[in-house]
Amino acid sequence: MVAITLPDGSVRDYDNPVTGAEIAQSIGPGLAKAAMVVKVDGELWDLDRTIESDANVAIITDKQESEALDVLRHDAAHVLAMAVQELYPETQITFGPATEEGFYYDFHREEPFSTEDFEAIEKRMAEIVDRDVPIVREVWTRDDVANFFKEKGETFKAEWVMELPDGEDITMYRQGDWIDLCRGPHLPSTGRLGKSFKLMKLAGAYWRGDARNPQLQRIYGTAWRNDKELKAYLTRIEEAEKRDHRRLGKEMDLFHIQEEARGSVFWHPKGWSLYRTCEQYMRKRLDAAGYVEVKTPQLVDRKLWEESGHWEKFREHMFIAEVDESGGEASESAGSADASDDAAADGGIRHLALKPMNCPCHVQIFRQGIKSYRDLPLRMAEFGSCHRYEPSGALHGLMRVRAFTQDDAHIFCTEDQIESETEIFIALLASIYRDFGFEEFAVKFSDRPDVRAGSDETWDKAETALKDAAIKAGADLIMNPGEGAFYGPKLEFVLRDAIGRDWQCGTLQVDFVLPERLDAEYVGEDGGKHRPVMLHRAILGSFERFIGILIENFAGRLPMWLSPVQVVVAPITNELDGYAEEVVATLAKAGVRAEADLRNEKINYKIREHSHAKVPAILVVGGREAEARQVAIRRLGGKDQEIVALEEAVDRLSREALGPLGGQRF
RNA sequence: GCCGGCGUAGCUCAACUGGUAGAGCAACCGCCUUGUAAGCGGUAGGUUGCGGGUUCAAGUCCUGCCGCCGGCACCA
Repeated sequence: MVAITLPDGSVRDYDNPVTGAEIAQSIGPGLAKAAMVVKVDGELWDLDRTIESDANVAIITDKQESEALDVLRHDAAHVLAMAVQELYPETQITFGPATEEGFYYDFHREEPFSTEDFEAIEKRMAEIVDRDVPIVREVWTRDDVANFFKEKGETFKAEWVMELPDGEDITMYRQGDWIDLCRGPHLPSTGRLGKSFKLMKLAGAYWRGDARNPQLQRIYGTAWRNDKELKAYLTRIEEAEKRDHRRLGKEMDLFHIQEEARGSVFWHPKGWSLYRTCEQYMRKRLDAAGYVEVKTPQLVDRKLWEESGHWEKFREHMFIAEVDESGGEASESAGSADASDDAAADGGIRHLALKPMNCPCHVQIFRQGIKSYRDLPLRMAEFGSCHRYEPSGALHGLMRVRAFTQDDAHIFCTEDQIESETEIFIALLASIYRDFGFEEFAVKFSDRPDVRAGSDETWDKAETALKDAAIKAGADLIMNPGEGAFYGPKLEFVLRDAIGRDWQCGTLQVDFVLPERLDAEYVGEDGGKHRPVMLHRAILGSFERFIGILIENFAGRLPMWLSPVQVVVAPITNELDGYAEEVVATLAKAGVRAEADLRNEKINYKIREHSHAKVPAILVVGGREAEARQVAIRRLGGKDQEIVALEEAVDRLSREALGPLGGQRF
């Protein structure tokens, strides 16, 4: 007797062990047909797998979107691999999972694939779907699997299976004469995959994610339950491309990057206006939150980086300038250059590094004069310009650059203050994110790695402090076990933009090591010397990345307080130029970034153009408005206009233009 | 850094298998004095990323480099 409990709580008894397919059949033929896999005590199983004992069972159909898509996409990966091996038999298979939006499969093959091969592969995949061959789960021993793949020349698979624990059952999935090592589960047959899939892109990927290993060829695809969903997905991708900050940055004339300064931003007047608004806002918030602002050098002698440990651990990411103090020429190179370790001793050559972070410099300020426990917590902020030699393939618009400015700060405090400082910090961060239009954010918590500095007791204390503070602040923590820095645990604050992409911006990292290395100390209540703890923290992360996210999140339609041009005044005929200029002057006096458009163009044309430029408000002035000293306010994206008296318009728009910069809330 | 793709006017793109590099928008100059998302006409704009090679002839084919795009690795 097997008792099967269904999701509605009803219990069905079966005389013998039973499969998911049989349960579905016993409930109804419609369900049996729709069934994809079955969930047994929370675990997804194949429909043909026998359930031996009592269990909670749910039949999964394509109504259960996330499970259905996972299984479907995993199947798509298998069908892809089968198609590729039928077409290109010299190809080795490796590994191919479902992803958030589709699937991929990594292949090994001497000859590179090309996107031109996609058509043929897709066609073959469709054929395999048409064949509708059963997908069968088989249990093998590890050695059998290894021998099987070895004989076939599938060296990657053979290697992989030997890493699985011995003695456990290993499952192979067979579809027709093609077979793959796989945990499953899968659909009952290839026909169930349907044809709502599409191969998307080709990429290199390292075997087992390690750059020292051979590189494989990864084929990415997407798969959905039906063509409508597939089409919706493709449309969504297109829409996302339209709000790419690199594209909008060009269209809106905000910034550019050129090859003479790879990874560094040329901010144009409008982009710089946005940047400055963010900076002014942050300065105001930090002032109000009890931070002191400092500014530290860009170029710092190698000696300090040796003391801080960066020279050893971070040098390949540092720009190093070499100056010949005997009177020669200066040169500059990336860290991997041949700067030999004893170069400091080399005649008049001195090595200076462009700072990749601000912390060592802040410790230098901390060390000036004697600090008392009464000075703690000391919150030292800097809009710190940093340079890092990022790998060329990592550069990405504003999101990943080589020269950037952090809204950085270091909080020097005692161990006992970590928790309260963390709480205060999270509250500040949440409030700032809200002002920028981000209501929700994720918090990741990374605890002790295997290799670390500091005692377990200290780690216990710091981890508990961070976690408790974050939970008190109402955050749902995503755990990243073992991912902390060697010098302390950390919190990462991740923003999700409107397209659903995640970006790490804020961070808070506890550091027990740097104060020690750079000999920071304070005099405690007991009159003795103590080490402070440092909290490295940033809210926006870098202005560059954050602005990139802002642009994408708002699709360029920035809220008025952030807009470079907040209001355009457009007269209908040149006769009204005088009044338009008066309106602009009045707005400017009230602190609004306003411009007049006095070109000899029709009002239609002007509205179209400034709407494309994403100006949040256009004030149309014609003879009627001028006479009554009014303006017609036309909002970006709106169809209607609102006619109001000039003073009222100025009052309302200036309030809006200041946004959170004008509030009394801090 | 690695794999693949791409590089034509300021922008978006065209130029069949090698045969004189073209359009729209933007810009500039005129005309039009305009009422809520493109008025009309004209002018100018290029060493086809850079360098080699094949050819009677190269944007197109081969090759080296640079950059960009996608992904991987990296993101202390």
